[in-house]
Amino acid sequence: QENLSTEELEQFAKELKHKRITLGFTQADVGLALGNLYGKMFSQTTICRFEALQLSFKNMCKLKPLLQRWLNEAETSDNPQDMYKIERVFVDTRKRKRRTSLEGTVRSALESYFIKCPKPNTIDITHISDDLGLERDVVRVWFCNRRQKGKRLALPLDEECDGQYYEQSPPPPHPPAMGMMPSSMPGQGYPVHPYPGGPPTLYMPQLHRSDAFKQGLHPGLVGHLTG
Amino acid sequence: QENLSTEELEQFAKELKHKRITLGFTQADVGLALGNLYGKMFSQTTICRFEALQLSFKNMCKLKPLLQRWLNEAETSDNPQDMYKIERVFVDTRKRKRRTSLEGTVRSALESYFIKCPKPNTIDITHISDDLGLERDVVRVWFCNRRQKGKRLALPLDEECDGQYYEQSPPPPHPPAMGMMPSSMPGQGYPVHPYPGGPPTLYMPQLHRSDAFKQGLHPGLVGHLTG
DNA sequence: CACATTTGAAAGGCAAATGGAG
DNA sequence: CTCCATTTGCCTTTCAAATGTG
Repeated sequence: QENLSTEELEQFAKELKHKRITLGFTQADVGLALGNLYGKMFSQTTICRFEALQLSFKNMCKLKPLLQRWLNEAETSDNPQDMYKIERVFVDTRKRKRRTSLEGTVRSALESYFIKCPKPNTIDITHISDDLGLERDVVRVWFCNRRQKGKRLALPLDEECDGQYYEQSPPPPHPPAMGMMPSSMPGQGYPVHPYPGGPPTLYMPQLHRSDAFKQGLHPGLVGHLTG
Repeated sequence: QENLSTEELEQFAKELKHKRITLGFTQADVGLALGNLYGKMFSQTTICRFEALQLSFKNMCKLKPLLQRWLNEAETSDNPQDMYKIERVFVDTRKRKRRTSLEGTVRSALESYFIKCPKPNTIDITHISDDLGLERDVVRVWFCNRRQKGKRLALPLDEECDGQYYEQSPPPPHPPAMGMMPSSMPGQGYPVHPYPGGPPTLYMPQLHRSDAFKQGLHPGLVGHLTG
């Protein structure tokens, strides 16, 4: 959306967290408020990630303006309590479908269908969804995701180097598969400016290095700030 | 509150989870609904624990009636969506104080005060709370909890046997310090009826045995059902 | 559809709040 | 108020559901 630097993001994330806490809001409150105010709701998880710089750079940039707006509003409001009693507007401001949670039993059922046929056609899917009492689309997507997962599990055939060999240096093996940096950077995935003064004191969670790409995915912003 | 058996609780927890999911509610929804309907709100976490039988027996019994009521209501409601748009009634139905979250900086400040004086008197507390911009009571309670924590850490002076020695059998050392069973039971903390038919199939999360009492506390219901 | 990415429900860690006894 | 046991929730993390792109 905008053109932000890593520092700006860090800075803002910190500010957001500080003011949020000072004003007495929880991450969940904020996520909800975004929905009530601007029609795009977020879960507490997402707010948490934003504050911890665990989103992709692009994603961070996208969310910042919204949060900025909320922050302004919250700060200037005479009576911050106002923002509490906002009601949940599920009506139609909800854009994203609510994440459906599948029960264990249903999940196993799907799994066994998958074993028999990992790539069911339209008819099959209809059949399955009827059988399990799920929406057709949920089933379709489940199979897509399931196949994706299958691939992910297929690759890591080398399960040895567990904190023994190399700790940090990301060597060529396993091209980290991240392609999200706005400007093309060689080693890392962010517009990394050389830090103008030692490692930023940025509070960083216990980040378990050495198992960087669990799912072969985004390590988030912090991962790149270890120096 | 009532007189329930472990089986009944297991049974109900399972039913609750199943129906909740079928009706399309999240744990958070339920917790919120309890607040809206009966004035006592709960967090997603608590509902989660209930479903997973991770609360103390007494606690489970206390919550069951409420959840039962919610379930009935939710089931019979023609349009379950109704329960979505319930607004957050923070007004005054809120009984429990919102948990305040302390920032890292504030936390360290408190910590250093604690080192200097673990047991500040009324005056001291007022002073500290003014200094940090916190409610007096928050500070008071913090010190109470901090002292409690100190004690907990003081005892475990034997930090060796880590999955090497004995795995299961809870031997006399470290009397588990749980005193919450309604009827006095010898070894365990629940009204354990001999199971009328093999180990109950009860789905159980990956329960990391062998580190039973992290904080020296309630292992929850499931812990007692391993046979 | 495949593949990359965003996003959230549920579960886990730690500790804030509460309640009873002294 | 304190101590201590207990209840309960904020924040975090995991796994995967949903979305976006080609």
